Amino acid sequence: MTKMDAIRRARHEVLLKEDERDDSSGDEGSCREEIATKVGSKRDDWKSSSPEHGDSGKQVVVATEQERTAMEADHAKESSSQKELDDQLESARAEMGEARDENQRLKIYLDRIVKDYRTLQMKFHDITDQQEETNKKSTDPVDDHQGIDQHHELVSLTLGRISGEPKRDGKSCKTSSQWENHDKKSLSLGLDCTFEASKSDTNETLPNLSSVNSFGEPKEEAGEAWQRSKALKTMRGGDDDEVIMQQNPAKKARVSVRARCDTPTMNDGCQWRKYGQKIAKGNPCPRAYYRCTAAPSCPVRKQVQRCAEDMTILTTTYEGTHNHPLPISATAMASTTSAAASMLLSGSSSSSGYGPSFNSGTIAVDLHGQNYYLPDNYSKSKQFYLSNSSLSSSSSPYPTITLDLTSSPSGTASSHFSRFTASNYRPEIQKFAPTSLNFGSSESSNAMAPPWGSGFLATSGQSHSRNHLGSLNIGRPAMDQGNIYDQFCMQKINDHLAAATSQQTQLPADTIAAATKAITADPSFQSALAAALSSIIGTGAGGSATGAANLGGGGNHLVPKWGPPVTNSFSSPPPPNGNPCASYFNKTTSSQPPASSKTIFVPLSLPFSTPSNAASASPADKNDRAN
DNA sequence: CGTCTTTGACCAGCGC
DNA sequence: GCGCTGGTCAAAGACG
Repeated sequence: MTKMDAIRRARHEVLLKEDERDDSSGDEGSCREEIATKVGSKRDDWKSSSPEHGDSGKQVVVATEQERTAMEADHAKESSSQKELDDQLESARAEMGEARDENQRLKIYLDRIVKDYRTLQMKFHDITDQQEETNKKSTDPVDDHQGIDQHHELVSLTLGRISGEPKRDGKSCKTSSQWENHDKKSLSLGLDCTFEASKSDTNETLPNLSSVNSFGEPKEEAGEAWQRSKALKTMRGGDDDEVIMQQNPAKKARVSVRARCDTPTMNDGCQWRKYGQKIAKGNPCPRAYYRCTAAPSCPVRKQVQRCAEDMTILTTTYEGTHNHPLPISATAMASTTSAAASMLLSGSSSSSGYGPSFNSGTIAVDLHGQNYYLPDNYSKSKQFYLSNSSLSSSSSPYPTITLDLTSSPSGTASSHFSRFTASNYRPEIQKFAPTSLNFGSSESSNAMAPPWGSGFLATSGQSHSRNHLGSLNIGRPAMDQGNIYDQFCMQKINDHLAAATSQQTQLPADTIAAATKAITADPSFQSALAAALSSIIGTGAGGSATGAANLGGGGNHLVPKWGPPVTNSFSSPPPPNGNPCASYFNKTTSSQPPASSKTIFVPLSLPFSTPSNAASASPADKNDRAN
C-alpha cells in the first residue's frame, strides 16, 4: 500500500463513517420521533393546560426539544467517532510526511543524476570538440570521416543493418570487433555489426545470410531497389525464389508504430508519396501505401492504416532502409524504427537458428512496468539467417515489431497489438512473432498522442540535443523515461525505506507504483528525470563518454551508480560507421534465459522531434495543414 | 506544367 | 486450378 493510497483510503473511510453517521442519524431521527411523540403527548397535556399557546408555538418547542435530543445523541456518537477520525487524520498526516520525505529523497537523487548528466554532457562535448579538431587536423579527407560527421546531423535510417559501401562496412565491422574484444562479457554487437562480421563468412555457412539483411541493402543495389524488385518479380519460378529472397531481403522485417493521430499520416519528418491504397481484409479503413521520396531510389515504404476498433489509432508500418541521409527531424522516427527493428532482428535471428522455434519467439517490452519479455532462446547463440519457411505467412509474412504508443494497458483500444507477450502469442495467427513495444502511458490515453501524431509536432531543442547525443526516445519522453527512471529511483529508495519502515518492504511494488505516479504527475519532475535518464541510458550509442559504457559496456549487469544491478540489459555499443541510431536494441550474450521478472533497461528512443516546416512532412500532412 | 493523389487493374503468394 | 488477399503499377484527374 502506498502512502498516497493510504491517505486516500483514510479519507475515504472518514467519508464513509460520516455517511454511516448520517445513516445512523436517520435512525436517531426515528428515535427522536418517538421521543417527540412522547414529549408531544406531554405537550398535549401541557397544551390542554395552556390553551393560549398557538399551534405554531407548540411546534417550535417540540422541534427544539427534538433537536436537543438529537444533538445529545450525536454528541455521544461523535465523541467516539471523533477519536477514530483523529487517529486516521494523524496517520494520514504521518503518511503524508513520509511521502514528503520520500519526495525529498527523490529530489536529492534527481539532483545527483542531473549533476552526473551535466558532467557527462560536458565530457561528451569535450570529446566531440576533440574529435572535430582531430578531423580538422587530419589531412586525409576520407569519405568515411565525412560520412560520420554527416551522420551527426543526418542520420541514415538503418533498420537492422547499415547500408553502406563495403569500405564503411568494413570499418563498422572493425569497430564492432574492437568493441567486442574490448569486453566480451558485454552485450553482443548490434545486429549490424554481427552481421557484417558474418558477412565475411561464406554464404554456405550462412545460406540465408542475406535474409537477415532485412532492412538494408548494399549500396550498389540500393539505387536499383525498386527496379530490381520489379525485375525479380518477373523472373520468379523454381529455385529462383530462394535466390530472390536472398537477394531481395529488404522486406523481411517491419516496424509498426501505433499511435493516436488525427491526421491521415504521422509526420515523421520524411517525405512520402502515396502510391496505392487498398481495403484490407478485416478493416474497413483503407490501407495507404507510401514510399519515401526523399531519394529517388529509396526503398523505404510505409503503410498507414487506421485501427478498426479505434479510429483514432493510426498504425504506421515502416519497411526498408533509407539509403540516403535523413533530415534531423526524421531521425527520431528512423532511429526508433531502426532500434526496434534491430531489437526484433537480433531476437528473431537468434531464434531462427533453431528452426521452428523462431516462430515462437516473442519480444514484449512493457515500458510501464519495465518488464521486458524475451524469447526463451533469445540469448542463445546468434545465427543470422532466417529460415526460408518463415518467408511464407498467412497474415504477417514478415517479422513485425510493434511500437504501441496508444497506451491502453487495460486493453481497451489496442487489445490486438499491445501487450503482446509470450503468454498470449498465437503462432497460428502470425508466423512471425509480432513484437510489441508498448511505449504508451498507463494513464490517460488521450495524452498519449505522440508529438508527431498531430502533424504539428512540438519540436524541442532538448529533443534535438538528445538526438545529437544519440539518445533515442519513444513516445512520451519525459513520462516513459521517467518511468524507467522511477523504477531505478524506487528500487533504491525502497532500499532506504526498508531500513526505515518494515511496512514499506512488505509492499514494495505498490510503493513503487505510488511513487511513480506521484513523480509522473509532476511535469517538471518528469522532464528532469527524462534528461537525467537520457544521459544514462539514451546516450548509450554515443560512446562511453556519454555514459553508455557505464550501462551496457561494462558487462551483463547494469549497475547504476546508486541502483541495483539489472541483468539482461540492452546495451548500446559504439555505433557502427558512426551512425548513432543504428542499433539500440541489442541484447546481451548472457547464457541465462531471461526471466520475465527481470527488469531490462532498454535505451529506448523517444524524441519524435518534428520539423517546423511542413515540407518534410508527407503530402497528406501537408494537405491536412492546408485543410 | 509539374507534382501528387486517386483508383482500377494487375500480379504474386497462399490456402483450399 | 481457383479464389482470396496483399501489394504494386500506372493512367487519369486534381491541385498549386
